[in-house]
This record gives sequence, structure tokens and C-alpha cells, in this order.
Amino acid sequence: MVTIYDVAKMAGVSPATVSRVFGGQTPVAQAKAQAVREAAAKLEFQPNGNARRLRTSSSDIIAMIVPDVANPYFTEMTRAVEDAARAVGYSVILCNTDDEVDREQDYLRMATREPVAGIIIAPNCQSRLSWAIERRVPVVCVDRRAPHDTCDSVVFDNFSAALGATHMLYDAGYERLGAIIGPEFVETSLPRLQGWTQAVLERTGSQPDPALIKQALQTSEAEGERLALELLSGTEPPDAIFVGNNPLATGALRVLFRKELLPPTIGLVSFGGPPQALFTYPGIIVTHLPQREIGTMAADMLLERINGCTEPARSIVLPVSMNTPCEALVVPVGAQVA
Amino acid sequence: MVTIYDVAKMAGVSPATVSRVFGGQTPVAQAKAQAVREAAAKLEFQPNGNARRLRTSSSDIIAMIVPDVANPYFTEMTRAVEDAARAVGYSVILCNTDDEVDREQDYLRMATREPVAGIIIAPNCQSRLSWAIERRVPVVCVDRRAPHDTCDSVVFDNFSAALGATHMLYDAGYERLGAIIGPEFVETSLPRLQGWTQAVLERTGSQPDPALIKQALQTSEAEGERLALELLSGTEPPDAIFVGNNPLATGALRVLFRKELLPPTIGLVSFGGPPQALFTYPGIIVTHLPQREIGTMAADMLLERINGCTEPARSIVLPVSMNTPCEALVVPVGAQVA
DNA sequence: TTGCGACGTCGTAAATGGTGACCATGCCAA
DNA sequence: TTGGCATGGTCACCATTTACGACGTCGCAA
Repeated sequence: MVTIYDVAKMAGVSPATVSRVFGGQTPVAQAKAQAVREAAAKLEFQPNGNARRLRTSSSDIIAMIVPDVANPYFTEMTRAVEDAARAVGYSVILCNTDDEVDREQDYLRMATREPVAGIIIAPNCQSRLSWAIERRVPVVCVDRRAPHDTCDSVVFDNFSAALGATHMLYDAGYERLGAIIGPEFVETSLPRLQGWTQAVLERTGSQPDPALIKQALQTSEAEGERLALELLSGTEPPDAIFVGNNPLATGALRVLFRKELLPPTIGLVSFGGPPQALFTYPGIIVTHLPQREIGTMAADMLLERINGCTEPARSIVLPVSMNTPCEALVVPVGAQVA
Repeated sequence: MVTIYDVAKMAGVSPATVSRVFGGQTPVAQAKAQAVREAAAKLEFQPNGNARRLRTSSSDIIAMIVPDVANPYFTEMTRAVEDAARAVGYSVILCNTDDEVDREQDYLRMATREPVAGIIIAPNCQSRLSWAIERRVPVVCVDRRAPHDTCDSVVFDNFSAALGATHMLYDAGYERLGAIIGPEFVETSLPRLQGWTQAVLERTGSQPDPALIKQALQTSEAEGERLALELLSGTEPPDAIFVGNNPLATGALRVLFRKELLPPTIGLVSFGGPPQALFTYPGIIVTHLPQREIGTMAADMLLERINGCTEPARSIVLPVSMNTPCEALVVPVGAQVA
């Protein structure tokens, strides 16, 4: 391994000068700086990140803690964070929790041990972010707010988005709407349910039938299947379903498919959708959520904190654009199940 | 920051003993170990990763360098790598290159500077992996082989998969097949074209019309649109198109959509597909590629290298399962464009 | 001309937190 | 007594940053 000592020797200066040339704080005479740079280039010197970080007790790594990168919603957000981080020389460590609190805790511990410069996390309601916060590691929450608003967060207006999407189902002609919503421990589940409820209220004039509301115990395709089956096997099944997130919607679609009840036979809202969705259609409504914007904004806010911003916790609520609110995968009745 | 010295003082032992309790190599007497653990717990001590890594010049970070995590093919692969890494206490740094060699070089430099324990990379043909290899950082290539087979790689059989998928288009009744293939600098483009060519040869008895083959200059949806337009505006346009990768296929679909030539009017193979694809249908064929398996296997191989394996470079070619070779998004003609 | 302070530059050495080779101690069995 | 082993302390080391001080030069005033 080639160190600053090797470079210093070749350039005929002290190691401190080499450090100064690369650190760039204190001034170095032109000639010496040039000699150092030439020597470094010749030796293909790369400063050792561990030594540098140990000495300065700083870091240029951001931990991105999400339930699952394979969920396109979080994939895009992660990509946006990485773009913003790279632009200022930071790297991103990827952490998948599957919404398990223990995994999340492990990652938070890792983040302080590593240590990282900051954390972007989609927490759930049982998260204990205090571990990181007490250790003065900046934290920004995305998609969901921090349990007690103890740190910055970037979310969008779930209530309004759910309200709007549900109205679209009514606009498409459906009348008896069911809802499959995310688990209790995910903060966004409630406002989405409330948005749906409000729309039902506005359109039917009465409270929704409780039999038409199913809350998931976890976020998975299997759970989506289970709840869709429950909904459809009721005595008065719905003619359209609002599904509170991506994986649940995929599971629900699978059930509709098997039962040959595909949209537009039964309407479906998938709240948050894969970027591969290309087409509008009244049958499946895939809402367009501001994942990228959340990621970019969260990264910017985190970098501000890393650079010493000490404002009290900020909470950003992004609007959901309703002019292109939906895109849809369109599936004809009767196609074969894979 | 609480250090081993603090713990040592509280536990009444030397710092070395604290280190040993956590390192776990040399034995420590029960009583002392207990005291150390209690002190550490009370102080909420976390060993400083930078100091540890500096001293041992080891690392527990893997760099995952892919063109774009937002491409579902690489998303799933990345998730698989993270799962395998986490299982043995490693973390994954995420790097998106957009297939730009400069970005890739930056990341490779970062990987040696950081330094990371190993690299998993989807290289392109201009990649200079030697930078890492010369510095003895283990590298495993995924999806594509290393330019000169200088390191381990995990790929799948692109020729056979393309051959099989193309046959499926003929089986579905299409007769004049076009091809949109990935850029020259991506190693998989050629075997996929060859598989397609071979299938055309087998089914028509003659070489394909060169006018029906379009090679992309980059991997993007816009490029897919451009080439699909070119193909369809020829004098004898194809009645089905084989598209060599995900983003190109999405672009091509968009064009078919605008022209109201959606499958099954015109057939389409999307080579590698979003996991959200649920349904089979002869119109759009989305091949099922072993992304997860590639990720898992690459992580395992990399960990072997990190643990000192010195076998010559190995190249794994995974089979593509042809019993469930295809899944499809199904899109009826005439739906609205988003 | 000389003296002196300011300034720009650069080297020395002391951290930074943890590891591990080496060594000292004490105990037990041969 | 001696040899071996389990245990645990000391200290050098990892690569870098940075406080501190030294050195040379220059300008300005005495």
C-alpha cells in the first residue's frame, strides 16, 4: 500500500505537506504542491479512507435504510439518494429491513459503529431512532415521519392522494369500494385509509361498510392475496378495491387474475406503482408518487445536517401532483396465469 | 465517544482485554470477560469501525457497481447480494454507473480508497478492472464477464435464452421478427443477437433481413423508442420484435402503444422483466432471468475470495429455466397513453 | 543599516481508537 | 526445579490530520 510517506519521500517534502496538498486547507507553495501531485500520480497514491476517517472522525457514507429496495417505490427513492450523494462525493450503504424492527436496530447500530455521516430511513412506528440521534448521527425520515417527530422527515400528502385516487374509482363508474390497507405499524396506513374513507363519505353520503376494510398484518404479496380473497368472499363483495401499497396490490391482482375478475370487471387502485407502468386505463389505477423527489430532498436535508445545520426538526410534506395522477397496467379478462 | 479505554477502566482490565473480548480470538477469563461485557453495556460502547479497519486493514463492506439499480433486473440482484452480505455481517455500498466508464472508474477508485473488502460489478466492455485487481481487491463480475476473464464471473446463458424466447414468438404465430439489441459495449448484446439470429435461421431457413436488426447506442427508454420507430417505419416492418433488455423494451412498448400496434397486434419479447409482471400472454413475452441467483452466487464467490480463496478465475454460467420462461404484461389495443 | 514583527510555508510530533505480537506472571503437573 | 499453558498487560503500529513551532523573507520604522 502506498502511503503519504512514500509520496513525501519521492516529492522531497514532509508527509504533512502531502496531506495538506490533498486536504486543501492550509496553503502549500506552488512548486511543492506540483511535486507532490506528480509523485502521487506516479505512485498511483490513493489516500486511505480509514486512516482519514479515524483521524477526523468524519465519514462520507450515508446509510439508506428501507423496508425493501426491490419495492420499486423505494428503488427509485434510493437511486435518487445515491445520485444526490455521489454529486458531493458521498457513498450510500444499502440496508433492507423488511420492516422488521430488529433488523432496523441492527442497522442503526451498524450505522453508529461504522460510523456513517448520516442516515436516511423509512421507519415504522416501533422504530427506536434514539440510538442514532443520541449519538448525534443526523437522521432524515422518508415516506414516514419519525415516531415522535424527533428528526427531519420528507413525506407526501397521503390523505389527499388516497382521497383523489379513490374518487377516480368512483369516476370510473365503480360503486362499492373495498380497501386493503397497510399494516398498523406503518405510519402511512392510517391517512390513506382516512383519505379513502373521506372519499366514500363524499360519494355515498355514509360511512363505509366495515366489512369492506381489510388491514394487512405485514407488507407482502401473500398478505395481499389473503386479504383480497377475504374481501371477495364476503356476502356483498366490492366492485373495486383500493390497495394501500405496491406489494399488497400485486398480491390482490394475482387473486383477481385467478378469479377472472380482472379490471375493469373489478376496479383496482395500486397506491404507488412500478415505473414500468405505462398506460392509463380506468381499471387499474396506479398512482404516481413523488419517490424521486422524496429521495432527492431527503439527501439534501441530510447533507445540510451533516454540514452542521442545527435547526429544529423539519417536516416536509410534498404535494402529489394530480394532473398526471395515475398510470395503469391494463389487463384483459381471461389471460392465462403465469 | 466511548472507547475501549473507558470500558477497560470501568471493568478494571487493560484495553487489550476489552479488544479480545470483542475480537474473540484469544481467550479471556470468564470473570473478566463478564466484567468487560457489563461495562460495555453500561457505557453503550460500540467499537469504532474506522480504527479497527485501519489497524487490521480489513473491511466488511462490499461495493455493488451496476448500471442502474432502478432497472428491476439489477434491483433484484442487488437485493440478493445485500441479503447474502448481511447474513455474514457485511454491508453493501451501492454504485450506479449508467454504463458510463468514467463513473465506473470513479467508483473503482473509491473502492480502493475506502477501501472495501470486495467488488461486485456489472462491467461493460471498456471497463478497466485492473485498477482494483492490481490492488488485490477481489472482484466478481455479474451479468457480464470481465473484459479479459481476469476475475470471477456469474452470468447466464444469453444465447440459449434468446433462442428460446425468439422461438416463442414464432410459436405464437408471428412470422417477420425484428430485433432491438443492446449496445455494442455491453457483452450480453452479441449472444442475445446470435440467439435471435439462430432462431430466425431455424424457423425461416435463411439469414435475417439486416434491416430488421437495430443496435442501441445506449441503454435507455428513449433509445428503445427511437429504434422501435425506425423498425416500424421501414418498408417491410416486422410483425414482432425481440428487445434485448428492459429499458429498451419499455421504450419500444411506448411506441407500439402510441401507434396502436400493441401486442398481440405486434409481438414483443422483453428480455428480462419487472418482477411486477404477472401474467402470461402470447403478446408480450417477458423472460424470467435468474437475477436473484446471480446475486446470491456472486456474493458467495466474493466472500470466498475475501476469505482467501486463490483459485484461478472462475466463470459460472447459470441455466435459464425454460419451464417457466416467460411472464407477460398484457396490454389491450386502444387503451389511453399516460 | 539594523531591528523587529508579520506572514507564508513547512516539518516535527502528537494524537485518533483499536489490534496483536510479544512478554511477564502465576499456576500446575511432571 | 522446570516446562508448558492460560491469562492479561505493554507497546508498537496502522495512515492520516493538525497543533505548534521554526525558519526565512519582507517591509517598515528607528
